[in-house]
Amino acid sequence: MGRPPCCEKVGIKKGPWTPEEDIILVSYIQEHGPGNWRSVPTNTGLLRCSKSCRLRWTNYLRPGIKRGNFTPHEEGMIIHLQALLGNKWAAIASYLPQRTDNDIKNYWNTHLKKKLKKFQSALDPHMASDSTTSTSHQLNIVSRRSLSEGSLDNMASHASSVTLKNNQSSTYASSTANISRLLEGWMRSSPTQKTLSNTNHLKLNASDDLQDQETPAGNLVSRHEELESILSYENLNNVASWDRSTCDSTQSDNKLNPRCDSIHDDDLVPDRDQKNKQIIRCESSTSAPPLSFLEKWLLDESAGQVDDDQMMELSPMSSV
DNA sequence: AACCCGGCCAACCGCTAATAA
DNA sequence: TTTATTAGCGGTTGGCCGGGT
Repeated sequence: MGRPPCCEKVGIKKGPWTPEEDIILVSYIQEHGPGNWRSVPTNTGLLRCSKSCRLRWTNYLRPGIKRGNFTPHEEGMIIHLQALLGNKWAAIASYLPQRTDNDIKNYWNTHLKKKLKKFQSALDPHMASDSTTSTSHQLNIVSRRSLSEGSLDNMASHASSVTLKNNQSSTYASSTANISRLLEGWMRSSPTQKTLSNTNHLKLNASDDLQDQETPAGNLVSRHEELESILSYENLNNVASWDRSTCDSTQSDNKLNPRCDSIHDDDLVPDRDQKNKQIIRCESSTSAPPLSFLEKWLLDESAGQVDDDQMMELSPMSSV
């Protein structure tokens, strides 16, 4: 027999979370740490299933999550990575640690797809309709330009009539941001975080960046630091372990596995603290593929292109 | 003022792989 | 080894909100 069910199916509340529920959840996690979601509804009295609790935490309450408008650079990163990886939102999100995969997915579906379409038709109607030019190739061209020139809006100037709305859920979003701030002290001092830090694991909960977000300048600095941390993480964890053969055979398809199975838990922590191990496993599932691979792919791709020279000035890796 | 419509996004759904009993 | 459950992921949906008429 397997394990007992995580929660009773009857009496489960659905729909938007209330601030009160958030506080209960955050308080519980503050005390016990994330993980063991099965016990959360029981121990907190929340009428939510464990899955809902986990999603609420990972997508909304987790410290370090940045909400609101995407910067032009983030926009470029998303376009670029989407062209590269496809709809692998978790993989894409691993390059933007402050954004959740859900956030990126929503932003892509609601903003970027339209912008790209508009841009493509403005840039070159022939290219847009040319069936011999793959969509991913087109998007690569577009995304590289976006990265090097700042944003799609700057390029297709007319598309810039599309102004990004302010965060519509700002009232409650700001309150959850405050909840997240409550956790900062804990995140800095918790044993779990120390374990992650000691094992050089990619730290997705960049709680310090909360302060960085206060100013645009701080934003740039935090972007820079995020990517540097990713690079250092990859270096520390032996980039060579990435399965290049898999990657090379599937440049733009869906075999890019963000889970980095080659990094074994046992290499990271002694096999005695099951809780920490579980968290490590959870975090490693969103670790990014080596950037050097992405760079290589981009360089290879550019070899056969006509007017990509100026686009190669900046890439997600070299632009920082 | 009332209604309609479309955009946005948080949350849910359903699937797969991993894991625990 | 088998089976039930969890965790993670991508796709989809439903409700809220703002703008237009």
